[in-house]
Amino acid sequence: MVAALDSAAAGEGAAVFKALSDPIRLRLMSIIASAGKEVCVCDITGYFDVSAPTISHHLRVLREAGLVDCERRGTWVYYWPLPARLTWVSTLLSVPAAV
Amino acid sequence: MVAALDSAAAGEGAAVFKALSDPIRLRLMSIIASAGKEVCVCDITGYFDVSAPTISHHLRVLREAGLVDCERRGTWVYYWPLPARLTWVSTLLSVPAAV
DNA sequence: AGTCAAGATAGACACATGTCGAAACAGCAG
DNA sequence: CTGCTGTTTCGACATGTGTCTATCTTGACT
Repeated sequence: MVAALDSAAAGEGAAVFKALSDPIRLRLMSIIASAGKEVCVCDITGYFDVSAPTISHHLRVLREAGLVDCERRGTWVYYWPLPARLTWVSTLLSVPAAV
Repeated sequence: MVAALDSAAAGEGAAVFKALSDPIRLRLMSIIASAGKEVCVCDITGYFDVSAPTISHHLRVLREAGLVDCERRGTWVYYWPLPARLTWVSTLLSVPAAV
């Protein structure tokens, strides 16, 4: 946050923050990002008390925000993080040292 | 994002991200955080194409998220950032080096 | 082909959110 | 005290979001 954002950056940044603004999505993102490898949806579902379609919906939101990507291999679908997006949005939060 | 979040941290983090998930609020936060000093609401309003009550509403959301604080001095109200909250939420985004 | 399971999609519903205009409130100036 | 300006609060409205059930798609296995 070294300088005031222009509208375009604000819109894109807000979209990413919106993707992270739900507790379930934030936990999903945390699980996928901290795994250090791709994660199978079948291993994720058990952590949550919502239906499988709801998890699928949240994963889609994360994917459309550019935070994760996925691939189907056989019966299962695997998700992995896209760290560049995380680090980029993180720069929006950096506070100037003390100007 | 060094380890999977527990539900409580996810809820609190999601609340902060929700506060930042609107383009106007993200720009407001950027303006306040990058100013390096307190900012008068009267100087903010001109940057946006929405009504004053809407700006006031968004500032309230940022304040309730713990991202800014404010004080009235005479006629005008001044806002300043609370950087600790920003840095805390930023740690939720840190990706492990490559585990 | 037939069946089964994992996951995604579609449609529907209650609820939350962004926005506005109108009104209330707080200080300053006559 | 009366009015004027800056800011917040209040009600209302349209739109967006999270969740569900039901259905569809994809691939594996017999």
